[in-house]
Amino acid sequence: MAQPQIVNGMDDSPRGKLLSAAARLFRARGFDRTTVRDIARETGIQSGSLFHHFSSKEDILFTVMMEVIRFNTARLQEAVQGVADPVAQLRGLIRAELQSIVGDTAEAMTVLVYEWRCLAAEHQEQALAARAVYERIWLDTLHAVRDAGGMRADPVIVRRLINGMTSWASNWFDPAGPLDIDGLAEQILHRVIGEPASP
Amino acid sequence: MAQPQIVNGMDDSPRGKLLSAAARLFRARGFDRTTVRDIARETGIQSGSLFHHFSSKEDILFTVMMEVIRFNTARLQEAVQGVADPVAQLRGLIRAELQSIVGDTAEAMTVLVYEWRCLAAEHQEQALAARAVYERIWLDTLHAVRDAGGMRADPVIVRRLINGMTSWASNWFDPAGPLDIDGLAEQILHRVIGEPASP
DNA sequence: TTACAAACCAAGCGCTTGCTTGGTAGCGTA
DNA sequence: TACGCTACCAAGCAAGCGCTTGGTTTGTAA
Repeated sequence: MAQPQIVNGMDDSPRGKLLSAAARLFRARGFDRTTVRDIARETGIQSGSLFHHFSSKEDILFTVMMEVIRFNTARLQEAVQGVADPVAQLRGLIRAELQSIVGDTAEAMTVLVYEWRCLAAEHQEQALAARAVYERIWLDTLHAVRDAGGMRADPVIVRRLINGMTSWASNWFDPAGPLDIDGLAEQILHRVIGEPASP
Repeated sequence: MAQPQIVNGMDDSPRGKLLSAAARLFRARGFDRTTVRDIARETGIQSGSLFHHFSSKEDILFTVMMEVIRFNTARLQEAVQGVADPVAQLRGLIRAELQSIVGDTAEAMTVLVYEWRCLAAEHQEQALAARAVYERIWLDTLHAVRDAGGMRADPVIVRRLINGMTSWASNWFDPAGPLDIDGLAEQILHRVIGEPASP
């Protein structure tokens, strides 16, 4: 009954399958409503065997979050590398973040956003530090866009507004719908640099 | 130890105090991590006494959510009533929604956004129906803005993007910071109708 | 003063939870 | 063959959970 698809940037080791199943369940039911017995059943092992791989249920959550942060930070970096035009950089960042949130790492990313407070305090600190690297990339590009005259608003505020638009997409965006990820990215880009002149 | 401030549009009856305390706890710890004993302690009663007022813990959550939806739908309606200019209407809506999310009903609104899946299926339906009335107001105004030439994008998409920007504000906006609610509202408005010409 | 309902208390039941424990199967190496 | 390591199972414990129960206090009105 359990056919654990491997996604979210995890490998196909027992540990990786376990993380992938956990991410899916955490997203669908939430961390607290997912039991270790659920995760075990989905992975095809006994619940006690989980603790051979992880020290606690919370440790599983923490690992899922750290993996997805690192994976998507790398993706963000790739999106700006070698791109000179600030606006093109920004378009790349928006696409990359949307890909994270509604694309291939959707499960783990949603967990990252919604189950934050289920992390132990010390783990929150570690995740926050990893998150800071991610945000640095965004702010550098947004400053470049403003310096080039592409927008006039405060980059910090704009980043927060973009973050809201992309995160919220997990609640409504349908990849099978009429609007694809690039189309949505363009819509969000227009909220930042304005709409192009009429056709 | 327990001094239950009354907020979120609840009255000061035992029932209202209970709802207000529950909203605060649900926001701070999440629904699943809040025990009926926590709510009882905060309200100043025994945990069993909760069930004199509500049939279940989930019933408390549902009541909190329905109250805040109705309260803020009324606020939204007031914001557009008697206002002719579509852009002025839109500004009023953005301000009203921000007031809901980071202002006086912040606790209950955050719960509405983040604890949705903790509702029983039948209660989700009811809340969804109430939510539809709320969204109707937004879409009417956004269509008016577009018809008046204030923007060119699809009102449905724009509403979703605005919803993301306002909801996400609960994660970072500080009322004591340099930016006040009206200032943030103006920033969001500019994401929709563009920035005004340079000074 | 009596009557009655709403509001509450004290105790605890039954169940689920995360996690532990002691033991075993399979496999590569010497 | 013997060793040792990783991965796993079967069973169950202690704690915490939502909720129930039977009885008591409190406020209000005739």
